[in-house]
Amino acid sequence: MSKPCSRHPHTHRLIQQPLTELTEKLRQGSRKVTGPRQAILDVLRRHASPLTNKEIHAALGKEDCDLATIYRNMHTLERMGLVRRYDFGDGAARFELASEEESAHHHHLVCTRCSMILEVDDCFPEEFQASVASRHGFVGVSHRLEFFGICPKCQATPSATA
Amino acid sequence: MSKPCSRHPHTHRLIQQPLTELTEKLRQGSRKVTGPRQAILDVLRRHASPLTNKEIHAALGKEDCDLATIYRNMHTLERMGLVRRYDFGDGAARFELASEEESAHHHHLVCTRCSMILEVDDCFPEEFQASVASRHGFVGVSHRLEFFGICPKCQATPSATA
DNA sequence: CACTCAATGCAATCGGTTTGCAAATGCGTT
DNA sequence: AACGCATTTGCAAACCGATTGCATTGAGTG
Repeated sequence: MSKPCSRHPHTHRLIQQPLTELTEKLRQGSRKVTGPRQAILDVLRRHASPLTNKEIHAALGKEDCDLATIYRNMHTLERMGLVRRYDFGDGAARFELASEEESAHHHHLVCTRCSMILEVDDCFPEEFQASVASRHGFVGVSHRLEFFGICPKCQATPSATA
Repeated sequence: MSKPCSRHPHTHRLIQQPLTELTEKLRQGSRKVTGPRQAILDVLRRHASPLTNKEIHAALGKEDCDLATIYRNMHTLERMGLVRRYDFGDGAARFELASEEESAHHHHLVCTRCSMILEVDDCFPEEFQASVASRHGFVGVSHRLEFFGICPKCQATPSATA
């Protein structure tokens, strides 16, 4: 399917991937490899779309780990570059695994009816950002870009009046 | 239609710009032209950068109007197209006046240190959005795009650097 | 001038997120 | 294999932006 990963040529899907990288990264930051952390990363690993803290919590089985622990860990994991945070403007942060393969940040296309989320692989013109930055003398400029619309399925659905 | 307004008897202060357009629009929506609404629009009219509900409330003088009223009115005004809502990911919505003069929606460049906000007048390539939409079969697609970086002033400032 | 419904003030509430603190646990050290 | 200490966790309470129910006020209209 996807191009073989040079580092782990034998693994297609990530689910079976060992925690070694994660463990390493955690250890490097003098962080502990705890149950909740492994569980969180594991949940993210088997989900395509970004998940909210609450969704992660639910996927874990509410008894496996406190919601506050998830919030705390998402910060930690984000700081360490293991996960990426997204904001679709609905008031809840969402997280994706930031594995090296699909490393670069990307954008999403969110259905405003069913909340389905697609990754947008098209690359955003970086020159645009560069010109914006230089024109105003800003440095270290990043951007946040998300798309919203109505997905094919919801278009077919009679649903709302309008 | 911008003629020096016939000042209303008991409008608070300032207001030199006519409320006529606003008034008209409000009336058209069977909305009332109330003190708080005039005051809110007036505050926005005097500010270049988008303001949060709380900032508007503060600018009004906390006694002039309840915060809940501001929240309610921002929704109303947004729905009527008098203001535009922006989200810079810091958990607080921000609003700008949406007068016809200052064009359609635009983007911002936010300093992550001092929170200064600049308008980015460059126009975002619409073909990009169009291609994203059509490729995935979405309709009614819009986007949200904001830039973040460090402004010239803050670059000069020593501050804590890693 | 009276009437009616929109709008406001106030307080309670809500959902997401953060935090204080004591108990539990990872993990390098002994 | 046990120890010791810093990191983590669970729990509860606090926070914060935002929303809402309700009684009252007030704008616009006949």
